[in-house]
Amino acid sequence: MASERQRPAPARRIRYREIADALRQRVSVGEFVAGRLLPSEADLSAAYGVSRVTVRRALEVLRDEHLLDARQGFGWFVAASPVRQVLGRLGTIEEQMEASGLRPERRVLDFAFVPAEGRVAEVLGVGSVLQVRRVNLADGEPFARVTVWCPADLGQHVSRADVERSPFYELLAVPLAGAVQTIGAAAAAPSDASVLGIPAGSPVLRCERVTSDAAGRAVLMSVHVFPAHRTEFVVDLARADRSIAPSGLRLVE
Amino acid sequence: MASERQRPAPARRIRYREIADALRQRVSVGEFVAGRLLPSEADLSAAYGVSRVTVRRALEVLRDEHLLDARQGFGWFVAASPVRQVLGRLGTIEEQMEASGLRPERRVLDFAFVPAEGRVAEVLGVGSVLQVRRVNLADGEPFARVTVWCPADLGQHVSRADVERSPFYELLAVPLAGAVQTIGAAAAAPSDASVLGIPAGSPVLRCERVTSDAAGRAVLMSVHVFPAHRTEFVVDLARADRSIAPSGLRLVE
DNA sequence: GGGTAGACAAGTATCAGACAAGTTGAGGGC
DNA sequence: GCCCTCAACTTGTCTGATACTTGTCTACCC
Repeated sequence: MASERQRPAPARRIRYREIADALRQRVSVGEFVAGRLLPSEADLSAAYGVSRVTVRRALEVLRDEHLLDARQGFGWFVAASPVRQVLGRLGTIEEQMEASGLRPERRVLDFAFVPAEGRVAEVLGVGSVLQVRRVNLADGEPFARVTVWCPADLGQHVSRADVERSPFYELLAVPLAGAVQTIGAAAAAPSDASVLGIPAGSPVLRCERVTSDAAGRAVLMSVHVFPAHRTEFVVDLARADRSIAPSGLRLVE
Repeated sequence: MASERQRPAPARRIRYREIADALRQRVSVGEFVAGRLLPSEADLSAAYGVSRVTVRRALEVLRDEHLLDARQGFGWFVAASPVRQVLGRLGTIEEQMEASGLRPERRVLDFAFVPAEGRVAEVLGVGSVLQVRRVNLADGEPFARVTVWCPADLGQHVSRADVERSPFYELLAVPLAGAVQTIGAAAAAPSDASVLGIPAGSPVLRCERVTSDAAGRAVLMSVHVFPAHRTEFVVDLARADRSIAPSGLRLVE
């Protein structure tokens, strides 16, 4: 083995992406809130020390994410509730898949108004719910089984076709305000196993998410089941800014 | 017929394959993570001391494996596997536990310098490592089995008592710069099962973390195994103040 | 086939401008 | 009060120009 001293060869940085990240964070932290204008492109370009073109590209990235929007002559502003964006970024794998050129597909297995039971009743606090069971596919292969529940009154205007087309949280006529997601492991139930094409009892990742509206009422509950052999969550602690992740990995200077 | 089969021959070093291996490792270690750009072909060829053509062939090998992808004029990047969700940031388990008022305790099962094998060798890139096997307890009950590896030279000044007392990353005399953590599910291996007091084969959460120093060298690798029935990760997307940060491990009754 | 060296095309990231077009608000005239 | 005009903003959309990136060659050596 020679002294193959490997240079760190740092990953390349792209300015407009960095700025998009920075702006995204400022939105998520609440510095920019819905209804108020962001600084003008000129101000931002001065603040970040880049040209207006670059700032503009960063803003357009966020517009594509439906996080920001703009009106000519008026300015840039936060488009929707920021949380919804966080959910979008964190929750819908579909976006990541599309970005990487895979063809995401949702197939609805089951769409029905049913009496709420057990944990669903407990979480949503209602007697009747819309229950949708789905399987998500990537290039035709199933990789997640999803079950979604929402209170029957909120699900009144949601159609089966809607569910097949869009993420569920886009369909509710209620502003969403927050969510708690838990990631756990479990053994595959027979019903999940057959849908996912894995042996019953084999390990699966099980993610439960409870989404609430501004008043704190839980309006959406979902359970995602992923086959363990194909799935993992990746947490990148690479450039943990102390500012927002004080409880993350401790950085020793 | 010149039965020329698989010459054990002095195994001629094929440069582009070596480089492909090296790059593959850097990806698997998490130095290159989905969504970020690799160094340019020019930088890589300089770093490895080969021509651009050779680097390119290495990269193309990895593209054929669907590990990397590239866009003309843009660069090379890690192809986002559809089932690898990239979360935001997540904290360390110990800190989350202490924050929630549980009394953490570490019991060292095994403390030894051993030859690196398999993935550990691949990630840390050394032949000899300090391997520490631990069980973590919360209020006296085992809830995680942890195995930590670090290069032998770095572990020289670490004692068994140190390991029992402190998180490992506090003990290294090297400034740490970041980490990549993956969360997956698996079936409990017999050894893990007996330590955790669960049946072999029952589902467990399996977290692997690779921590790097400022130069990007992997200096710490650890695997945490949690029994699924007691453990889940909680990602709180609750709005406002604390943004993405508050997250962690929760013990379920 | 593996490897080096070089050249060129085509796409991307950035910059510095310029101009069109929409929005706003202040001021003037009624 | 109301209405109109206009200047001062804003975003939207162009131009070039420079530097850098990948994609694809060709020529040559071992």
